[in-house]
Amino acid sequence: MGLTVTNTLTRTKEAFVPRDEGKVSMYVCGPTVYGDIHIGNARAAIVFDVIRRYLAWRGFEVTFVQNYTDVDDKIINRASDEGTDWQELARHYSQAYEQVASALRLDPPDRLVKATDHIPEMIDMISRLVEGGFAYESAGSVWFSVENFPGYGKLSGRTLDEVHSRERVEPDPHKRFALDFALWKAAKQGEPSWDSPWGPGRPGWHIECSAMSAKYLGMGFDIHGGGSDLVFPHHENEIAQAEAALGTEPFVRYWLHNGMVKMDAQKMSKSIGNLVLVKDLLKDVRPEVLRMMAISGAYRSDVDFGEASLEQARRAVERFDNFSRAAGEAAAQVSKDGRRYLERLTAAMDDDFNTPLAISVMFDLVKHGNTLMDSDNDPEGARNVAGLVAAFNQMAGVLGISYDPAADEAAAADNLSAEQAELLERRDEARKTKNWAESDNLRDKLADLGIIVEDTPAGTRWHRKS
RNA sequence: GGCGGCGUGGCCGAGUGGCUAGGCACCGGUCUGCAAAACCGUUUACUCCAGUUCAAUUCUGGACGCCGCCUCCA
Repeated sequence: MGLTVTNTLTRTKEAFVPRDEGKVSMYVCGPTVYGDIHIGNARAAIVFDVIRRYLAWRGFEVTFVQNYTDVDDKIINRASDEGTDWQELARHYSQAYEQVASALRLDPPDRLVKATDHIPEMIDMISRLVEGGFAYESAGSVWFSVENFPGYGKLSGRTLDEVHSRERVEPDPHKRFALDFALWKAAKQGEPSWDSPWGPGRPGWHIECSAMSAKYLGMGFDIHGGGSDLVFPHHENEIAQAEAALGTEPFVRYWLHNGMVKMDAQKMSKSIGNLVLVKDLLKDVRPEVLRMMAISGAYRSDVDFGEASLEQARRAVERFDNFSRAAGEAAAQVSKDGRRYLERLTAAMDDDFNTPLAISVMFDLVKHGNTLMDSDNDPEGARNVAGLVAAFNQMAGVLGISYDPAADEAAAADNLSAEQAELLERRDEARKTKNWAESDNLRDKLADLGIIVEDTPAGTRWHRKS
């Protein structure tokens, strides 16, 4: 047994053997900070957050690096359109991203690196490429020559001939070959630029990931993640740059790619105009629900995002919440039964991070725990449940879909309005005097205000609607 | 045109050459003042056509359909 992962490079599921025993180095392409992130971006971030958490939980020492692309055509164009400073714009959306990341409970990367802080490293890598005959200068720009790198196409399964048939872009006159891509772009009037051996300019998009990941993780690091839409050309180009510049391979041991988020069976993308921004969605959807949606299918599959799937994720999270609420405190130690569920979760996640199966294990645990709680004539019951809760909390922590009682209470203290509190009190009164009509009426009113009340033998409880 | 992925019960979604996925919804029951939550029970499957096999949803070939990449994109 052991961990297996689907490697895009080989298109097969392989045994995962890290470069350094017991350690995992991973790099995930972060956002270009020119706008608010949408739930497609969020899904990728969540998927790799879960993978990283699982690896750490499983005992690996994980080093996780993520980048910001903070200089880029899109940033410059947008800043120019809005008449703002491009650095100001990048800073603004970097902060916006961090807020969303925190709201989504993404564990912060060990290193969050910015392209603009690594211009010298990029220039160095480009120089090596020029010296090695893998790149050429033309009118102040530098291009990577894909024909001179024999391994080009190994990730995406393309060959150089294929491209000739179907050009979709006007070829740049400075390029020698259609697939050649920019490593360094000559400065244009009014645009940001840095000095270089080829004159003032700025780096191309692909070079930053090669330069920064190689710097912080070294060649042959373990996992490079990103969306499936980055396989070509971005990741293909990263491989070409790094392996050509440093003369060794592999650049990356395992390439992992997540599936797309779709809206009405179409990819969510800016051009189609069907974007849902995370910051908007979080106004009325809890972060756990979004995380649940992101991992309720296998990470490599596309997920369709819509009202129906949102509702299902909401219900699933509620079921976990209900269990957590009812089961109470975890035992200090995972019980024997609890360990069985942890083993099943491990087996599921070891199989290429099979999160849907892992979630089903959690549901099985919940059913088990609920059954124990229902059969209250069992004196061992409470202790057994606590031992299960200990296991449940670990699983929920790995997937990041845990119910957080502290957050719930904090929300309660902060947000329970005077009106809501009063209604709750009046309902208690009504129930004491068996005034059921009044009590039910108040329950409806509270529900309208987002407060769900439940009457239990131990008294009335309430919680917020998810 | 090239490369890649997918088609599972009302919906979402795992998985396997023969042995219950799981969730949501529905129905019946227990509990409850009524609900809610919870528990028990129950129904509905593997796009189509060939082939391999004692046995295929699972392997092979084909058909049809859907999706992604080939331009910035998670």
